[in-house]
Amino acid sequence: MNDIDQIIETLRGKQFRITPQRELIIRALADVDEDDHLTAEEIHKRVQVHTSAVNIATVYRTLDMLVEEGLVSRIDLGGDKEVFATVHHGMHMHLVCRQCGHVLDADAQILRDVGQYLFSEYEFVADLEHISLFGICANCQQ
Amino acid sequence: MNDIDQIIETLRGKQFRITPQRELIIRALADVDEDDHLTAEEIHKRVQVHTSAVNIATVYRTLDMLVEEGLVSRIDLGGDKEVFATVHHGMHMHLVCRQCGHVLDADAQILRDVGQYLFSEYEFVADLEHISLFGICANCQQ
DNA sequence: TTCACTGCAAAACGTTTGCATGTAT
DNA sequence: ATACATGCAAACGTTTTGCAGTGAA
Repeated sequence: MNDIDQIIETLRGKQFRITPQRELIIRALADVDEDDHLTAEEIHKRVQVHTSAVNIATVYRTLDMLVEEGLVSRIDLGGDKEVFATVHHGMHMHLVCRQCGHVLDADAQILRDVGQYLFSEYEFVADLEHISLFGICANCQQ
Repeated sequence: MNDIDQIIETLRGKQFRITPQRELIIRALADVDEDDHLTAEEIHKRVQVHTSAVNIATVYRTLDMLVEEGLVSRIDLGGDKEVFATVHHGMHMHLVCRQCGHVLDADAQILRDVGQYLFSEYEFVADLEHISLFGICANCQQ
């Protein structure tokens, strides 16, 4: 069973209705390349390719629902850039370039220690699945 | 020479005009307690205490200018919360609680290793002066 | 005197909402 | 048949912009 069917199955189990719109939105989210993430606007565009009309409000409402149900992560890339991805995306960091805006995905294993430190020192349970760090990428250093 | 005068001096050197509005905005930013950060709206309110009228547009324009000139940091607290602080604020982490929204400041020394790792592995120069991590604070864990 | 800076009001932006209609169950 | 979900348009809050007027240099 793939990502898409798995999400739909879970939703059915929770008595959510599977509308064509919801299916398209879920498909758009799951059908991206390995470490790609989409904004609400991008999801809207991708869905529009298939049927001419899925309202942007529906995209927002569906995304909110999927996040609420724990099936999709809302990932903050700083400023007002907010992207979405299915939860199957493993733990990783987003290295966001302040200059060119490019987002590079990085291994986040080194953050294990940080997570433990924050818990022992501050009793803070950090969500390290999708963290974003800002800086300057290789290309933009002259 | 204090923080405020230092910033004003730098601006003068770069031929920026020092208006009463700009001085008040800089003062509001520099006059906060050790690890406090202000939103544009908060800065606007603080400035209004002194003179009844500094336009919010001026606050935004001045903040953009100060950030551009490297005198103030624009710090992202996730979602649409964006705060500002003079660059003299030392390196630290913001632990943002997803539940109650409370922001706890934490020592960021452990991130040194992370910074070096990101550079050696990805040639990415991470800005670790003000990073934000999301999670659940001690109070909100039942 | 000059032109960078400000205030104002309007516009833009992404997101959310109320309500009537449509449709998955 | 029954709500749940959708589309539409209007409302929303924050940030940006155009433009005429002001004031720091």
